[in-house]
Amino acid sequence: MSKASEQAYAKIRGFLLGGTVQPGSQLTEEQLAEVAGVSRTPVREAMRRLEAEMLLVRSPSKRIFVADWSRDDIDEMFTLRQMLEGHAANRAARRLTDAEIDRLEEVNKELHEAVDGETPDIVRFLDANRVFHEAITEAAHSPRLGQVLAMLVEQPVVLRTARQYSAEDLKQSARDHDELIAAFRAGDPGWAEAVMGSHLRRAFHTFAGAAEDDAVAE
Amino acid sequence: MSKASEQAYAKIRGFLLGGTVQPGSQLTEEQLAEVAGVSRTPVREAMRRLEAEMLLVRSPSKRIFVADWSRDDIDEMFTLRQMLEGHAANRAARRLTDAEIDRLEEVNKELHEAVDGETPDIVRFLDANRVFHEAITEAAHSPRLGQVLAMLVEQPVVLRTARQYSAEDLKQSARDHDELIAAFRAGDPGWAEAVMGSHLRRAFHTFAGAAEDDAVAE
DNA sequence: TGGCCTCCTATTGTATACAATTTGCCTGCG
DNA sequence: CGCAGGCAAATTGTATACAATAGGAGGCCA
Repeated sequence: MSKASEQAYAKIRGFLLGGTVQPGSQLTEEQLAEVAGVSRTPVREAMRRLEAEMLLVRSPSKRIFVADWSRDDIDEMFTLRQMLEGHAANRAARRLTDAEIDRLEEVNKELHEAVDGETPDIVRFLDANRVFHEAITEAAHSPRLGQVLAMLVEQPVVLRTARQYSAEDLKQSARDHDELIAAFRAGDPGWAEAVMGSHLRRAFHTFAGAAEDDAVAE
Repeated sequence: MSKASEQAYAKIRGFLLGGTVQPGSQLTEEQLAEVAGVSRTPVREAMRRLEAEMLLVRSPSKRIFVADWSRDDIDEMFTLRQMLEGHAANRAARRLTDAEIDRLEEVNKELHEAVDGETPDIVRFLDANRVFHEAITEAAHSPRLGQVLAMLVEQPVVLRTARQYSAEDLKQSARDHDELIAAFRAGDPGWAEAVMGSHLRRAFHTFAGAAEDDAVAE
Protein backbone atom coordinates (compact mmCIF):
# COMPACT_ATOMS: atom_id res chain seq x y z
CA MET A 1 0.00 0.00 0.00
CA SER A 2 1.19 3.43 -0.65
CA LYS A 3 2.04 6.11 1.81
CA ALA A 4 -1.24 7.38 3.19
CA SER A 5 -3.08 4.11 3.49
CA GLU A 6 -0.04 2.40 4.95
CA GLN A 7 0.27 5.19 7.47
CA ALA A 8 -3.44 4.93 8.22
CA TYR A 9 -3.07 1.22 8.82
CA ALA A 10 -0.12 1.65 11.15
CA LYS A 11 -1.63 4.52 13.11
CA ILE A 12 -5.06 3.00 13.50
CA ARG A 13 -3.54 -0.28 14.53
CA GLY A 14 -1.43 1.48 17.10
CA PHE A 15 -4.51 3.35 18.25
CA LEU A 16 -6.49 0.13 18.63
CA LEU A 17 -3.73 -1.69 20.45
CA GLY A 18 -2.66 1.23 22.59
CA GLY A 19 -5.34 0.26 25.04
CA THR A 20 -7.00 3.67 25.09
CA VAL A 21 -10.09 2.46 23.26
CA GLN A 22 -12.45 0.00 24.82
CA PRO A 23 -13.31 -3.24 23.02
CA GLY A 24 -16.85 -3.07 21.72
CA SER A 25 -16.93 0.68 21.33
CA GLN A 26 -18.05 2.15 18.06
CA LEU A 27 -15.70 3.95 15.72
CA THR A 28 -16.44 6.03 12.68
CA GLU A 29 -14.43 6.41 9.53
CA GLU A 30 -14.14 10.09 10.25
CA GLN A 31 -12.70 9.57 13.72
CA LEU A 32 -10.14 7.17 12.34
CA ALA A 33 -9.33 9.56 9.51
CA GLU A 34 -8.51 12.14 12.15
CA VAL A 35 -6.41 9.68 14.13
CA ALA A 36 -4.47 8.76 11.00
CA GLY A 37 -4.27 12.30 9.67
CA VAL A 38 -5.53 11.34 6.21
CA SER A 39 -8.86 11.36 4.43
CA ARG A 40 -11.50 8.68 4.64
CA THR A 41 -10.44 6.96 1.43
CA PRO A 42 -7.17 5.45 2.63
CA VAL A 43 -8.75 4.87 6.04
CA ARG A 44 -11.29 2.60 4.40
CA GLU A 45 -8.53 0.53 2.85
CA ALA A 46 -6.79 0.26 6.19
CA MET A 47 -10.07 -0.74 7.81
CA ARG A 48 -10.50 -3.62 5.41
CA ARG A 49 -7.15 -4.98 6.47
CA LEU A 50 -7.89 -4.53 10.14
CA GLU A 51 -11.22 -6.22 9.64
CA ALA A 52 -9.50 -9.17 7.96
CA GLU A 53 -7.19 -9.36 10.96
CA MET A 54 -10.27 -9.16 13.15
CA LEU A 55 -9.11 -6.15 15.12
CA LEU A 56 -12.28 -4.47 13.90
CA VAL A 57 -15.71 -5.97 13.44
CA ARG A 58 -18.67 -4.73 11.49
CA SER A 59 -22.27 -4.76 12.64
CA PRO A 60 -24.88 -6.00 10.16
CA SER A 61 -25.56 -2.38 9.33
CA LYS A 62 -21.91 -1.75 8.44
CA ARG A 63 -21.06 0.20 11.53
CA ILE A 64 -17.64 -0.46 12.94
CA PHE A 65 -16.61 -1.58 16.40
CA VAL A 66 -13.41 -2.44 18.21
CA ALA A 67 -13.17 -6.21 18.34
CA ASP A 68 -13.29 -7.94 21.67
CA TRP A 69 -10.95 -10.92 21.75
CA SER A 70 -11.94 -13.57 24.23
CA ARG A 71 -9.59 -16.17 25.62
CA ASP A 72 -11.20 -18.63 23.20
CA ASP A 73 -10.38 -16.35 20.31
CA ILE A 74 -6.73 -16.28 21.32
CA ASP A 75 -6.77 -20.02 21.76
CA GLU A 76 -8.20 -20.46 18.29
CA MET A 77 -5.60 -18.14 16.81
CA PHE A 78 -2.75 -20.11 18.34
CA THR A 79 -4.34 -23.39 17.28
CA LEU A 80 -4.56 -22.23 13.69
CA ARG A 81 -1.01 -20.93 13.85
CA GLN A 82 0.13 -24.26 15.22
CA MET A 83 -1.48 -26.08 12.32
CA LEU A 84 -0.34 -23.70 9.64
CA GLU A 85 3.14 -22.85 10.87
CA GLY A 86 3.64 -26.52 11.64
CA HIS A 87 2.80 -27.21 8.03
CA ALA A 88 5.13 -24.40 6.96
CA ALA A 89 7.96 -25.92 9.00
CA ASN A 90 7.25 -29.29 7.42
CA ARG A 91 7.50 -27.88 3.92
CA ALA A 92 10.49 -25.74 4.81
CA ALA A 93 12.34 -28.83 6.03
CA ARG A 94 12.01 -30.26 2.53
CA ARG A 95 13.23 -27.17 0.75
CA LEU A 96 15.70 -25.21 2.83
CA THR A 97 19.21 -25.10 1.45
CA ASP A 98 22.25 -25.25 3.70
CA ALA A 99 22.88 -21.57 3.08
CA GLU A 100 19.35 -20.70 4.16
CA ILE A 101 19.70 -22.79 7.30
CA ASP A 102 22.95 -20.97 8.03
CA ARG A 103 21.03 -17.74 7.78
CA LEU A 104 18.41 -19.00 10.24
CA GLU A 105 21.17 -20.00 12.59
CA GLU A 106 22.60 -16.51 12.38
CA VAL A 107 19.23 -14.96 13.19
CA ASN A 108 18.83 -17.29 16.12
CA LYS A 109 22.29 -16.43 17.37
CA GLU A 110 21.06 -12.87 17.57
CA LEU A 111 18.01 -14.10 19.46
CA HIS A 112 20.19 -16.02 21.89
CA GLU A 113 22.30 -12.96 22.55
CA ALA A 114 19.15 -10.99 23.30
CA VAL A 115 18.04 -13.38 26.03
CA ASP A 116 21.14 -15.13 27.35
CA GLY A 117 22.43 -12.19 29.38
CA GLU A 118 21.28 -11.00 32.78
CA THR A 119 18.47 -8.75 31.56
CA PRO A 120 16.79 -9.98 28.37
CA ASP A 121 16.24 -7.48 25.57
CA ILE A 122 12.61 -8.08 24.61
CA VAL A 123 12.66 -5.80 21.58
CA ARG A 124 15.67 -7.53 20.11
CA PHE A 125 14.10 -10.89 20.92
CA LEU A 126 10.88 -9.96 19.14
CA ASP A 127 12.66 -8.71 16.05
CA ALA A 128 14.78 -11.81 15.71
CA ASN A 129 11.80 -14.02 16.50
CA ARG A 130 9.68 -12.40 13.82
CA VAL A 131 12.43 -12.65 11.23
CA PHE A 132 12.97 -16.30 12.14
CA HIS A 133 9.32 -17.29 11.78
CA GLU A 134 8.85 -15.27 8.62
CA ALA A 135 11.88 -16.90 7.05
CA ILE A 136 10.38 -20.32 7.68
CA THR A 137 7.01 -19.32 6.29
CA GLU A 138 8.80 -17.85 3.31
CA ALA A 139 10.78 -21.05 2.79
CA ALA A 140 7.56 -23.06 2.65
CA HIS A 141 7.04 -21.50 -0.77
CA SER A 142 3.31 -21.36 -0.47
CA PRO A 143 1.82 -17.97 -1.25
CA ARG A 144 -1.57 -18.82 0.22
CA LEU A 145 -0.08 -20.10 3.40
CA GLY A 146 2.00 -16.94 3.73
CA GLN A 147 -0.99 -14.74 3.20
CA VAL A 148 -3.18 -16.56 5.68
CA LEU A 149 -0.47 -16.51 8.32
CA ALA A 150 0.14 -12.82 7.81
CA MET A 151 -3.52 -12.26 8.71
CA LEU A 152 -3.39 -14.54 11.69
CA VAL A 153 -0.17 -13.57 13.39
CA GLU A 154 -0.96 -10.61 15.58
CA GLN A 155 2.37 -9.22 16.64
CA PRO A 156 0.79 -7.39 19.58
CA VAL A 157 -0.30 -10.73 20.98
CA VAL A 158 3.22 -12.01 20.44
CA LEU A 159 4.53 -8.97 22.24
CA ARG A 160 2.19 -9.43 25.16
CA THR A 161 3.19 -13.06 25.30
CA ALA A 162 6.89 -12.27 25.23
CA ARG A 163 6.47 -9.75 28.03
CA GLN A 164 5.02 -12.51 30.17
CA TYR A 165 7.91 -14.84 29.46
CA SER A 166 10.31 -15.38 32.27
CA ALA A 167 14.02 -15.29 31.45
CA GLU A 168 13.89 -19.07 31.40
CA ASP A 169 10.89 -19.10 29.02
CA LEU A 170 12.79 -16.87 26.63
CA LYS A 171 15.80 -19.15 26.70
CA GLN A 172 13.55 -22.15 26.09
CA SER A 173 12.14 -20.32 23.10
CA ALA A 174 15.63 -19.88 21.71
CA ARG A 175 16.33 -23.56 22.34
CA ASP A 176 13.13 -24.49 20.45
CA HIS A 177 14.54 -22.59 17.52
CA ASP A 178 17.80 -24.48 17.88
CA GLU A 179 15.90 -27.71 17.69
CA LEU A 180 14.00 -26.50 14.64
CA ILE A 181 17.31 -25.77 12.97
CA ALA A 182 18.50 -29.26 13.86
CA ALA A 183 15.35 -30.70 12.29
CA PHE A 184 15.99 -28.64 9.16
CA ARG A 185 19.60 -29.80 8.96
CA ALA A 186 18.38 -33.38 9.32
CA GLY A 187 15.82 -32.69 6.60
CA ASP A 188 13.14 -34.21 8.84
CA PRO A 189 9.75 -32.59 8.11
CA GLY A 190 7.86 -34.43 10.83
CA TRP A 191 10.37 -33.38 13.46
CA ALA A 192 10.26 -29.76 12.35
CA GLU A 193 6.48 -29.75 12.41
CA ALA A 194 6.32 -31.25 15.88
CA VAL A 195 8.83 -28.79 17.32
CA MET A 196 6.97 -25.87 15.81
CA GLY A 197 3.73 -27.21 17.23
CA SER A 198 4.93 -27.47 20.79
CA HIS A 199 6.77 -24.15 20.51
CA LEU A 200 3.53 -22.35 19.65
CA ARG A 201 1.35 -24.28 22.03
CA ARG A 202 3.64 -23.39 24.89
CA ALA A 203 3.43 -19.75 23.82
CA PHE A 204 -0.35 -19.94 24.11
CA HIS A 205 -0.21 -21.33 27.60
CA THR A 206 2.22 -18.65 28.70
CA PHE A 207 -0.18 -16.08 27.30
CA ALA A 208 -3.26 -17.71 28.78
CA GLY A 209 -1.59 -18.11 32.16
CA ALA A 210 -0.70 -14.43 32.16
CA ALA A 211 -4.26 -13.50 31.16
CA GLU A 212 -5.61 -15.51 34.10
CA ASP A 213 -3.29 -13.62 36.43
CA ASP A 214 -4.51 -10.34 34.98
CA ALA A 215 -8.09 -11.39 35.58
CA VAL A 216 -7.29 -12.31 39.17
CA ALA A 217 -5.47 -9.03 39.69
CA GLU A 218 -8.50 -6.97 38.75
CA MET B 1 -20.67 -4.92 1.15
CA SER B 2 -23.33 -2.78 -0.21
CA LYS B 3 -24.85 -2.85 -3.63
CA ALA B 4 -22.27 -1.42 -5.99
CA SER B 5 -19.17 -2.97 -4.52
CA GLU B 6 -20.91 -6.31 -4.17
CA GLN B 7 -21.98 -6.11 -7.76
CA ALA B 8 -18.47 -5.12 -8.78
CA TYR B 9 -17.10 -8.12 -6.95
CA ALA B 10 -19.53 -10.53 -8.57
CA LYS B 11 -19.13 -9.14 -12.08
CA ILE B 12 -15.36 -8.91 -11.99
CA ARG B 13 -15.14 -12.37 -10.57
CA GLY B 14 -17.36 -13.68 -13.32
CA PHE B 15 -15.27 -11.78 -15.83
CA LEU B 16 -12.04 -13.30 -14.48
CA LEU B 17 -13.41 -16.83 -14.37
CA GLY B 18 -15.29 -16.63 -17.64
CA GLY B 19 -12.08 -17.58 -19.39
CA THR B 20 -12.11 -14.62 -21.75
CA VAL B 21 -9.13 -12.96 -20.07
CA GLN B 22 -5.73 -14.51 -20.18
CA PRO B 23 -3.85 -15.22 -16.96
CA GLY B 24 -0.99 -12.79 -16.60
CA SER B 25 -2.61 -10.01 -18.56
CA GLN B 26 -2.75 -6.55 -17.07
CA LEU B 27 -5.98 -4.96 -15.98
CA THR B 28 -6.70 -1.40 -14.98
CA GLU B 29 -9.15 -0.13 -12.43
CA GLU B 30 -10.90 1.77 -15.16
CA GLN B 31 -11.40 -1.31 -17.34
CA LEU B 32 -12.85 -3.19 -14.40
CA ALA B 33 -15.06 -0.24 -13.52
CA GLU B 34 -16.47 -0.46 -17.01
CA VAL B 35 -16.95 -4.22 -16.74
CA ALA B 36 -18.77 -3.79 -13.43
CA GLY B 37 -20.69 -0.71 -14.50
CA VAL B 38 -19.72 1.28 -11.42
CA SER B 39 -17.04 3.82 -10.55
CA ARG B 40 -13.51 3.06 -9.51
CA THR B 41 -14.21 3.39 -5.79
CA PRO B 42 -16.27 0.22 -5.32
CA VAL B 43 -14.07 -1.52 -7.88
CA ARG B 44 -11.11 -0.95 -5.62
CA GLU B 45 -12.90 -2.61 -2.74
CA ALA B 46 -13.80 -5.56 -4.91
CA MET B 47 -10.20 -5.78 -6.09
CA ARG B 48 -8.95 -6.08 -2.53
CA ARG B 49 -11.17 -9.08 -2.02
CA LEU B 50 -10.13 -10.68 -5.28
CA GLU B 51 -6.53 -10.05 -4.38
CA ALA B 52 -7.05 -11.76 -1.02
CA GLU B 53 -8.54 -14.71 -2.89
CA MET B 54 -5.57 -14.55 -5.21
CA LEU B 55 -7.56 -14.23 -8.37
CA LEU B 56 -5.68 -10.99 -8.94
CA VAL B 57 -2.06 -10.23 -8.21
CA ARG B 58 -0.25 -6.93 -7.88
CA SER B 59 3.11 -6.08 -9.33
CA PRO B 60 5.58 -4.29 -7.04
CA SER B 61 4.51 -1.07 -8.70
CA LYS B 62 0.83 -1.68 -7.80
CA ARG B 63 -0.27 -2.60 -11.25
CA ILE B 64 -2.79 -5.40 -11.45
CA PHE B 65 -2.68 -8.68 -13.30
CA VAL B 66 -4.86 -11.73 -13.70
CA ALA B 67 -3.44 -14.46 -11.49
CA ASP B 68 -2.06 -17.57 -13.06
CA TRP B 69 -2.86 -20.64 -10.97
CA SER B 70 -0.43 -23.46 -11.46
CA ARG B 71 -1.14 -27.07 -10.58
CA ASP B 72 0.97 -26.52 -7.46
CA ASP B 73 -1.23 -23.61 -6.45
CA ILE B 74 -4.32 -25.79 -6.72
CA ASP B 75 -2.55 -28.52 -4.78
CA GLU B 76 -1.67 -26.09 -2.04
CA MET B 77 -5.21 -24.81 -1.89
CA PHE B 78 -6.61 -28.29 -1.43
CA THR B 79 -3.93 -29.13 1.12
CA LEU B 80 -4.84 -26.10 3.20
CA ARG B 81 -8.51 -26.90 2.88
CA GLN B 82 -7.81 -30.44 3.99
CA MET B 83 -6.05 -29.20 7.09
CA LEU B 84 -8.55 -26.49 7.94
CA GLU B 85 -11.79 -28.23 7.02
CA GLY B 86 -10.48 -31.35 8.72
CA HIS B 87 -10.01 -29.25 11.82
CA ALA B 88 -13.49 -27.80 11.33
CA ALA B 89 -14.97 -31.30 11.12
CA ASN B 90 -13.10 -32.25 14.27
CA ARG B 91 -14.51 -29.31 16.19
CA ALA B 92 -17.95 -29.77 14.68
CA ALA B 93 -18.01 -33.38 15.91
CA ARG B 94 -17.65 -32.07 19.45
CA ARG B 95 -20.38 -29.50 19.16
CA LEU B 96 -23.10 -30.57 16.75
CA THR B 97 -26.48 -31.22 18.36
CA ASP B 98 -28.70 -34.04 17.17
CA ALA B 99 -31.01 -31.52 15.53
CA GLU B 100 -28.11 -30.03 13.60
CA ILE B 101 -26.97 -33.44 12.46
CA ASP B 102 -30.53 -34.15 11.31
CA ARG B 103 -30.30 -30.99 9.25
CA LEU B 104 -27.02 -32.15 7.68
CA GLU B 105 -28.63 -35.46 6.89
CA GLU B 106 -31.48 -33.66 5.18
CA VAL B 107 -29.07 -31.62 3.06
CA ASN B 108 -27.19 -34.75 2.11
CA LYS B 109 -30.43 -36.48 1.16
CA GLU B 110 -30.90 -33.67 -1.34
CA LEU B 111 -27.36 -34.29 -2.55
CA HIS B 112 -28.01 -38.01 -2.93
CA GLU B 113 -31.12 -37.31 -4.95
CA ALA B 114 -29.12 -35.04 -7.25
CA VAL B 115 -26.63 -37.79 -8.13
CA ASP B 116 -28.37 -41.12 -7.59
CA GLY B 117 -30.46 -40.98 -10.77
CA GLU B 118 -29.40 -41.77 -14.30
CA THR B 119 -28.17 -38.29 -15.16
CA PRO B 120 -26.67 -36.42 -12.21
CA ASP B 121 -27.76 -32.82 -11.61
CA ILE B 122 -24.46 -31.01 -11.09
CA VAL B 123 -26.01 -27.69 -10.10
CA ARG B 124 -28.13 -29.30 -7.41
CA PHE B 125 -25.11 -31.30 -6.27
CA LEU B 126 -22.98 -28.17 -5.97
CA ASP B 127 -25.61 -26.28 -4.02
CA ALA B 128 -26.15 -29.07 -1.55
CA ASN B 129 -22.41 -29.67 -1.30
CA ARG B 130 -21.70 -26.03 -0.54
CA VAL B 131 -24.44 -25.87 2.09
CA PHE B 132 -23.14 -29.07 3.66
CA HIS B 133 -19.56 -27.88 3.95
CA GLU B 134 -20.56 -24.42 5.13
CA ALA B 135 -22.76 -25.91 7.82
CA ILE B 136 -19.81 -27.87 9.16
CA THR B 137 -17.51 -24.86 9.10
CA GLU B 138 -20.23 -22.89 10.84
CA ALA B 139 -20.63 -25.59 13.48
CA ALA B 140 -16.92 -25.39 14.28
CA HIS B 141 -17.73 -22.06 15.93
CA SER B 142 -14.45 -20.48 15.00
CA PRO B 143 -14.76 -17.10 13.33
CA ARG B 144 -11.15 -17.05 12.17
CA LEU B 145 -11.38 -20.48 10.68
CA GLY B 146 -14.55 -19.51 8.84
CA GLN B 147 -12.98 -16.38 7.47
CA VAL B 148 -9.85 -18.13 6.27
CA LEU B 149 -11.83 -20.88 4.59
CA ALA B 150 -14.08 -18.39 2.87
CA MET B 151 -10.97 -16.93 1.25
CA LEU B 152 -9.58 -20.30 0.30
CA VAL B 153 -12.58 -22.12 -1.11
CA GLU B 154 -12.83 -21.10 -4.71
CA GLN B 155 -16.21 -22.30 -5.85
CA PRO B 156 -15.15 -22.18 -9.52
CA VAL B 157 -12.50 -24.76 -8.77
CA VAL B 158 -15.11 -26.84 -6.99
CA LEU B 159 -17.33 -26.51 -10.04
CA ARG B 160 -14.60 -27.55 -12.42
CA THR B 161 -13.82 -30.48 -10.16
CA ALA B 162 -17.45 -31.57 -9.98
CA ARG B 163 -17.74 -31.40 -13.75
CA GLN B 164 -14.90 -33.88 -14.00
CA TYR B 165 -16.51 -36.27 -11.57
CA SER B 166 -17.94 -39.43 -13.02
CA ALA B 167 -21.37 -40.53 -11.85
CA GLU B 168 -19.58 -42.94 -9.55
CA ASP B 169 -17.30 -40.18 -8.16
CA LEU B 170 -20.36 -38.11 -7.33
CA LYS B 171 -21.98 -41.01 -5.52
CA GLN B 172 -18.77 -41.61 -3.58
CA SER B 173 -18.83 -37.96 -2.59
CA ALA B 174 -22.34 -38.40 -1.21
CA ARG B 175 -21.20 -41.53 0.64
CA ASP B 176 -18.28 -39.57 2.15
CA HIS B 177 -20.84 -37.18 3.53
CA ASP B 178 -22.83 -40.11 4.91
CA GLU B 179 -19.74 -41.28 6.70
CA LEU B 180 -19.10 -37.79 8.05
CA ILE B 181 -22.61 -37.78 9.46
CA ALA B 182 -21.96 -41.15 11.06
CA ALA B 183 -18.81 -39.75 12.64
CA PHE B 184 -20.79 -36.78 13.94
CA ARG B 185 -23.49 -39.05 15.38
CA ALA B 186 -20.77 -41.08 17.06
CA GLY B 187 -19.26 -37.84 18.35
CA ASP B 188 -15.86 -38.98 17.09
CA PRO B 189 -13.73 -35.96 16.13
CA GLY B 190 -10.81 -38.00 14.82
CA TRP B 191 -13.04 -40.00 12.54
CA ALA B 192 -14.75 -36.88 11.20
CA GLU B 193 -11.41 -35.22 10.54
CA ALA B 194 -10.03 -38.24 8.71
CA VAL B 195 -13.09 -38.59 6.51
CA MET B 196 -13.02 -34.91 5.62
CA GLY B 197 -9.34 -35.21 4.78
CA SER B 198 -9.70 -38.08 2.36
CA HIS B 199 -12.83 -36.53 0.88
CA LEU B 200 -10.93 -33.38 -0.06
CA ARG B 201 -7.76 -35.12 -1.10
CA ARG B 202 -9.70 -37.27 -3.52
CA ALA B 203 -11.30 -34.12 -4.90
CA PHE B 204 -7.86 -32.75 -5.63
CA HIS B 205 -6.80 -35.85 -7.49
CA THR B 206 -9.94 -35.80 -9.58
CA PHE B 207 -9.20 -32.20 -10.43
CA ALA B 208 -5.52 -32.81 -11.10
CA GLY B 209 -6.27 -35.88 -13.20
CA ALA B 210 -8.66 -33.85 -15.30
CA ALA B 211 -6.11 -31.07 -15.68
CA GLU B 212 -3.54 -33.60 -16.93
CA ASP B 213 -6.04 -34.79 -19.52
CA ASP B 214 -6.64 -31.22 -20.60
CA ALA B 215 -2.93 -30.71 -21.01
CA VAL B 216 -2.64 -33.87 -23.09
CA ALA B 217 -5.59 -32.85 -25.21
CA GLU B 218 -3.98 -29.58 -26.23
C1' DT C 1 -48.45 4.63 29.36
C1' DG C 2 -46.86 1.95 25.57
C1' DG C 3 -46.16 1.15 20.99
C1' DC C 4 -45.52 2.83 16.47
C1' DC C 5 -44.63 6.12 12.92
C1' DT C 6 -41.99 9.89 11.06
C1' DC C 7 -38.48 12.85 10.46
C1' DC C 8 -33.81 14.19 11.45
C1' DT C 9 -29.10 13.12 12.14
C1' DA C 10 -25.14 10.29 12.01
C1' DT C 11 -22.64 7.19 9.22
C1' DT C 12 -21.37 4.65 5.44
C1' DG C 13 -21.29 4.25 0.20
C1' DT C 14 -20.26 6.16 -4.43
C1' DA C 15 -18.63 9.24 -7.93
C1' DT C 16 -15.40 12.32 -9.58
C1' DA C 17 -11.66 15.54 -9.80
C1' DC C 18 -7.08 16.06 -8.92
C1' DA C 19 -2.27 14.55 -7.26
C1' DA C 20 1.54 11.42 -7.34
C1' DT C 21 3.87 7.78 -9.32
C1' DT C 22 5.44 4.79 -12.75
C1' DT C 23 6.35 3.32 -17.49
C1' DG C 24 8.00 3.55 -21.81
C1' DC C 25 9.25 6.26 -25.58
C1' DC C 26 11.99 9.57 -27.81
C1' DT C 27 15.64 12.46 -28.30
C1' DG C 28 20.21 13.87 -28.05
C1' DC C 29 24.82 13.06 -26.88
C1' DG C 30 28.94 10.25 -26.63
C1' DC D 1 24.82 2.37 -32.33
C1' DG D 2 23.93 2.44 -27.45
C1' DC D 3 22.74 4.54 -23.51
C1' DA D 4 21.18 8.34 -20.34
C1' DG D 5 17.94 11.68 -19.38
C1' DG D 6 13.82 13.62 -19.43
C1' DC D 7 9.20 14.24 -21.12
C1' DA D 8 4.48 12.50 -21.91
C1' DA D 9 0.96 9.18 -21.18
C1' DA D 10 -1.10 5.78 -18.46
C1' DT D 11 -2.25 4.20 -13.98
C1' DT D 12 -2.90 4.18 -9.26
C1' DG D 13 -3.59 7.00 -4.88
C1' DT D 14 -6.08 10.60 -2.25
C1' DA D 15 -9.39 14.09 -1.12
C1' DT D 16 -13.84 15.75 -1.18
C1' DA D 17 -18.59 16.44 -2.35
C1' DC D 18 -22.76 14.30 -2.69
C1' DA D 19 -26.11 10.16 -2.24
C1' DA D 20 -28.16 6.49 0.22
C1' DT D 21 -29.23 4.28 4.32
C1' DA D 22 -29.70 3.04 9.07
C1' DG D 23 -30.67 4.55 14.04
C1' DG D 24 -32.66 7.14 17.30
C1' DA D 25 -35.47 10.74 19.32
C1' DG D 26 -39.71 12.70 19.74
C1' DG D 27 -44.42 13.13 19.12
C1' DC D 28 -48.99 11.12 18.28
C1' DC D 29 -52.66 8.06 18.94
C1' DA D 30 -54.88 4.23 21.09
